Amino acid sequence: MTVSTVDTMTAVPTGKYGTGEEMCPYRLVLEHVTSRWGVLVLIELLERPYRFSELRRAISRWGGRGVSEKMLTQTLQTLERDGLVHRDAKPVIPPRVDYSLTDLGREAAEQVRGLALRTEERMAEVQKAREVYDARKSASEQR
Amino acid sequence: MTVSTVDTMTAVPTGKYGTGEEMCPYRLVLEHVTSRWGVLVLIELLERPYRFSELRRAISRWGGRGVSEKMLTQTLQTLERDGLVHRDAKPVIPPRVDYSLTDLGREAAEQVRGLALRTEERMAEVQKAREVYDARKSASEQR
DNA sequence: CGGCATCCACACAGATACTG
DNA sequence: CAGTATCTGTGTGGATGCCG
Repeated sequence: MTVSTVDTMTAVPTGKYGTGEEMCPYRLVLEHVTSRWGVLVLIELLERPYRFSELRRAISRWGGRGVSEKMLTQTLQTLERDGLVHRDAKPVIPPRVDYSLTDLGREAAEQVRGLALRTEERMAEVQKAREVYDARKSASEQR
Repeated sequence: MTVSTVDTMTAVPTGKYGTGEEMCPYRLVLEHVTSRWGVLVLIELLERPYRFSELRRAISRWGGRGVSEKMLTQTLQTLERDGLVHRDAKPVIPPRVDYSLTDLGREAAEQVRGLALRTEERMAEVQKAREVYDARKSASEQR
């Protein structure tokens, strides 16, 4: 297994880019938690443990195109490495793998869910703000 | 202004990709807030209002390569449109633009900061978990 | 100074095909 | 089922030039 071609699947992503600089370690964790799929994974797992495909379906219910298999794998591996998610692989055929939150993960997930709930509560205000913004903008385009 | 060539700068990004599907609107806002630069912008603005370049420098102190001018512009526009950030452009030469949080933005920012603080507190545990994970992984690679 | 616009490079997300 | 390997779009961001 050569690591020459670093196609995302190969190595668990660090969250920094390219030939990039150093970055304080906790910002990395923050980025894992707040990543597009990390947020949804944490919120779903707060409800109950999930199997891989089950989790994938649950996330697809949030709308949009849902997670690709690859990104879910990657997200779970990253969160597992950070000690937020517990992976329980049962050695049976067909394979069965259950994902759940660790205590650490539960703490993070609760914060994230709080953010999500607050956001949902305030959606009306956001919509209103957008209308104002868009109206103002298209008005200033009349030139 | 033709909208044919949609180079990211042109139109304020919606948060959905490509030819993508519909997505529940509040998930979009959540993605704006939890976006790589959105998180840092909100946290910094919680401290005090900032001017554009000032904010850019403040964010660069988090390590890594910092925000590009383009991404900061884009992030601020998105957050402004969502009604989280207030933009105060003074019509002077040279231009002076101050960014601050709205009440709505402050609420979101406090949640985000909470998440960041918790994460920072738990870093030791995360580091520990990573060591275990990496050790286990390199052990299983001995084949 | 605080943007906007365009070109370019490349890392990353996603689709697809394959394996235990 | 739960991944792994790989290829291809596309978003991200740097560099550059222009404007109010």
